[in-house]
Amino acid sequence: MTKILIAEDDDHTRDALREVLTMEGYEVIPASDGLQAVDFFRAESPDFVCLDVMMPGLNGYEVCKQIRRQDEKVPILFLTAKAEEIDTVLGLELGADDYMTKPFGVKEIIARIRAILRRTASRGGGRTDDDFTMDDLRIVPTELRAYRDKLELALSPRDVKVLRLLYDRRGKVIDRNTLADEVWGVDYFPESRALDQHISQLRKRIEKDPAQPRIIRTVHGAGYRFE
Amino acid sequence: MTKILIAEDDDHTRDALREVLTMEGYEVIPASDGLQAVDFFRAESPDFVCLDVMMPGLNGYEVCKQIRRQDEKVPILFLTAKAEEIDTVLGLELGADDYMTKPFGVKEIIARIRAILRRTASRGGGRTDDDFTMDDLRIVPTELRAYRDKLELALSPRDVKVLRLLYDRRGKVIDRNTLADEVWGVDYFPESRALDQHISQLRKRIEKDPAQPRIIRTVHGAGYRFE
DNA sequence: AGCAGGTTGTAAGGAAATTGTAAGGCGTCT
DNA sequence: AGACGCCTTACAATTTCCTTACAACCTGCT
Repeated sequence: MTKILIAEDDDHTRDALREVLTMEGYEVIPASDGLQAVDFFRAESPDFVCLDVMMPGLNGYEVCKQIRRQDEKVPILFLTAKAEEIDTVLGLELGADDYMTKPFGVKEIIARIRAILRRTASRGGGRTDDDFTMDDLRIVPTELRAYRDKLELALSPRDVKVLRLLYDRRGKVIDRNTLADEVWGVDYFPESRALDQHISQLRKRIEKDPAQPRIIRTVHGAGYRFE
Repeated sequence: MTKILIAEDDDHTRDALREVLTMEGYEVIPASDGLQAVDFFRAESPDFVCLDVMMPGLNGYEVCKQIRRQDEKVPILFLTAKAEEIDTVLGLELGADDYMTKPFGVKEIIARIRAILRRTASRGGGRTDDDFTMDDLRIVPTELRAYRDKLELALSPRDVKVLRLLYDRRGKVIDRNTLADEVWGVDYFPESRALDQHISQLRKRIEKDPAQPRIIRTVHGAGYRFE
């Protein structure tokens, strides 16, 4: 579930936001001042942050800087009571993704949060979309395809994730837990054989001889490796 | 130095843009209404224009027409609060080079301005209105029509946007989020099926065999693609 | 070498998710 | 009112993915 950190000192606004966003299916972490916000950010690693500019102690700008020191990607939405404050947000190049001026409507803030999450979600998902080569196979993530000579192979997003991971740590063994975590996420059951199944199917498509794999090699008792 | 004319009635947005773009090394000419924008354009001959759609007096569309009467080449970037307004931008044959839906991030607008300037510097024309061909279909955005042999097909502004996006990134997979963001804008709710419905209807009209689409192909689990 | 126990490969069928599309409703424009 | 475009809904078609079951394999031990 998507976690949203809300830093807002006004109790009423904060509670209203919490309620609305919870109804929308987000997990809300409320913070009532800047220090708490920074603490909660570290502890919870939220996927999205709403920051009020005016807060006791650390103000929104400071909180934003602290957060950016840890994470330059997490989307940040500023909430401001005064329109002038936006100048500062923009001028300081804090890396804010959006801002809203109070008062704002419920639908408006939900639409913006969704839009930002959509936008940032489709941007690579953390790592780059650059092409890379494994053995004699050229993988082109943005096309969800791989090429061998003139041959063109379709890949699923999951295929690309697996290959990318192996490529990024080529020479090292990727154990099953890591693979499962990175590709399937937290809700992977270790006793499931989905991972083996996927590797098997993938090999059938990308390996010249799936029985003697050159791209995805098995390291018995440990995991998989490329090179 | 590259001169950028900014026509935007909201003081804070305008000032913020001015500050940011000045920091980036552009010379900024701010105008707070449509008439001023036209005057300043005549007086200063800027290299680039950012136009808010909603302005008192002359609105963005009118300003654009006036500017185009003098200069058919200068790149124009529309700023709109609502994604729907883009339909009008496209439909009116205004010759816009790009558009952005508010709210937008600082980095985003800088990136677009750079991209457009690069494009128009190297080639020599705007992109949004140019005709293009997909498979055996010739799409003419300014007429909101497509042609196959003698056959003439009507297209909605939204159809054109979808096709343009697929054409601009042909070979690449356009995921649903990107499509939703670029075509529907901030108000698109992910659980809506409007996008599928639209693709289905569009295929019925433009594909010879909608069951075996050659223009808009489905990449299951990922998005759509044209090549 | 042969065996036991654990690990991995993979075919098959069914579950689950994704996409296609017909039908109906709502609002707008004429 | 009627036509039109666009959206939601509901269900069908499609595709992918996972579970299961068993075969094959590796490793360490006797």
